Amino acid sequence: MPELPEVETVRLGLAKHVIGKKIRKIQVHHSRATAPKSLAPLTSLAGAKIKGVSRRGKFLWFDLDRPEVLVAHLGMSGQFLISKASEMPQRHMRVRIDLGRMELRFIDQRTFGWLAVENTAEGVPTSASHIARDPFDSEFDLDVCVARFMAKRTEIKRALLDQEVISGVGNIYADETLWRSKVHPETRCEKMKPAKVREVILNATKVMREALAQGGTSFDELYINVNGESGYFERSLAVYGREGESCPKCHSAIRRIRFANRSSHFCPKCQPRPRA
DNA sequence: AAGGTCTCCTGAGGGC
DNA sequence: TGCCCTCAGGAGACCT
Repeated sequence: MPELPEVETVRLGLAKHVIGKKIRKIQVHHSRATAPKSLAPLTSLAGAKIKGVSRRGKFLWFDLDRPEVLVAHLGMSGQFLISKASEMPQRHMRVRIDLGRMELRFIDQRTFGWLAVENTAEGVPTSASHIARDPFDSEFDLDVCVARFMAKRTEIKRALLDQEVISGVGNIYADETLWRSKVHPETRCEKMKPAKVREVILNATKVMREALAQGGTSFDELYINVNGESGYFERSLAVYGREGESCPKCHSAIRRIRFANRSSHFCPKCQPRPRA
């Protein structure tokens, strides 16, 4: 499940391979691979030169030698692979972008990912313009972010996943962040102290930085194992996906609850439920 | 208006 | 073995 560290790992890998390359041709193999909001068919980008690869939160985009950008969101299972043109098409290959000596392929099993041609405003594509800056952004403002959390009339876990409050955090890092912060996922934002909210944001930043550092080392030909089978990253998780296993801090059994239409993993002792 | 829920999708895994 | 059910979740549409 690509969250900020995984998307940043992909961005770094893409930047290494595709900057300066000219898009010769684009083939689209699945209708859902092009977002409905795309201004034009992806094939219209033939002839464009890739000038850079940018990111905000989980949104990724290719800057081109024209005003439009090619935006990508990996969704649940999207991957970019650098392949030789002669290489057999991968299962679930949705788009192939001919870059001359190499090919950039978009592979996506669950088809929640998409590509789109979009305009930008202040350098940010339309689809990402409403989301908050992520904590890796040089202009990320911690105080502003704390204020956005405090203004939310909802639980901290929901706010962490709200890309308009803080971007880049997904279910895995949200759970890890709350465990590190010793905060129960259902704690109401408005009942938290600003200093605690600040701590949560800093822990989110920290856990994602640590994951990025590990993601960088396991990066192999732009391949990110979305099923977590490579293990390097999974090993450092304290609570996510560890229901029934012991908390690394206190050895209590990790619990899982259904919440906000997804799973939340937490330690019942380190992260006690707040009083009603 | 803002918060909460539903929906899109595929494959894995469990139960019987 | 095969069939049906549940689960995984990012983000936007939709409802209240």
